[in-house]
Amino acid sequence: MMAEKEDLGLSLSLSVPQNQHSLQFNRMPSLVPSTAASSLPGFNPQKPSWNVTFPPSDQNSDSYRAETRSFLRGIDVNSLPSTADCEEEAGVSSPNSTISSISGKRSEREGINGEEHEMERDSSRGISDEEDGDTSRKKLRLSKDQAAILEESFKENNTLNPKQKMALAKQLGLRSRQVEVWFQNRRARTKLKQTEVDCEFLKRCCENLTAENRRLQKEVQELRALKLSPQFYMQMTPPTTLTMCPSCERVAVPPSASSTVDARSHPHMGPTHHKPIPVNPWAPATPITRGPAPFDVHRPRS
DNA sequence: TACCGTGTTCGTTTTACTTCA
DNA sequence: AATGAAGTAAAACGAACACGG
Repeated sequence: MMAEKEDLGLSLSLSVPQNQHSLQFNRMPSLVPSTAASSLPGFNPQKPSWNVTFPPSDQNSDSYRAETRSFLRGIDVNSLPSTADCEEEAGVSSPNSTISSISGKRSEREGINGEEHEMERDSSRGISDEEDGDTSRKKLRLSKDQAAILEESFKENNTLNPKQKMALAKQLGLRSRQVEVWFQNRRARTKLKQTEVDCEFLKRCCENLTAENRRLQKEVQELRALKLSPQFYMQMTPPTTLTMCPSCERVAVPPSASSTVDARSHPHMGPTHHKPIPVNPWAPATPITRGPAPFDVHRPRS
């Protein structure tokens, strides 16, 4: 299964720094995928860790192969126009939209105002199916360079203000609407991937908790069995808060309990030593790693 | 009004499979 | 029987759109 996922180029490996493998599940109440992820070290919901990146120049990627194929055919439908052409063509017809999809329904809002919108409408309308006699609507595919630049831009900011949008559109020889749409789709893809990662993460948590639950139930059974022994019963101490030494990770209990570490005599738990931390029941039995999620979504096939 | 998130559409590309020489 | 080219259906991808908030 993981192998399959890795074939996607999407790494669902979940890694946290070694020293933080005890996850902060104290915050579990809001246990939804994105929240779970946001509770992880290094996860910032405001500036999300979009280290999920589409490797634009991945030579194994579909787009690369497509490009190569296209190039070999001698037809690069997405080739950038010369800079001189750019400005004109961006209005009348972007280099891509010369063969671009012409949806008759294209947004009214583009036709509402402004020169740019007017030009966009023209370019959008382009050559209608009736006009060019070509019944198949062509769709553009951004060139590798265009995608790379957009990716770079997305890494810096996953949203664009109008100025940035216009500048980027000009730079790429695209319509600003195209840039806008690309960013929208890119955000959606990122979110989708993040959700998948979160799901995988929670799935592992669930597995760990199930295992832990089984282990504890078994322990309870064993303790119940021991309870039958009067000797054990006499030595029993009332339940108390367990603490764990962060250094040696041993459980320390009050002095009356003999079978574990005495908190007072424990070398790490003296007054000069750091405070013990409570045992975290949510911590997985095995460390959960949550690594960067390389964001090549492609090829869910093995 | 502009923008964004989300769901959807649909053209293009890739992949797996079959057929045939 | 093995091999490679050609054809094809299905899946996947991604640009673009619609719509509600």
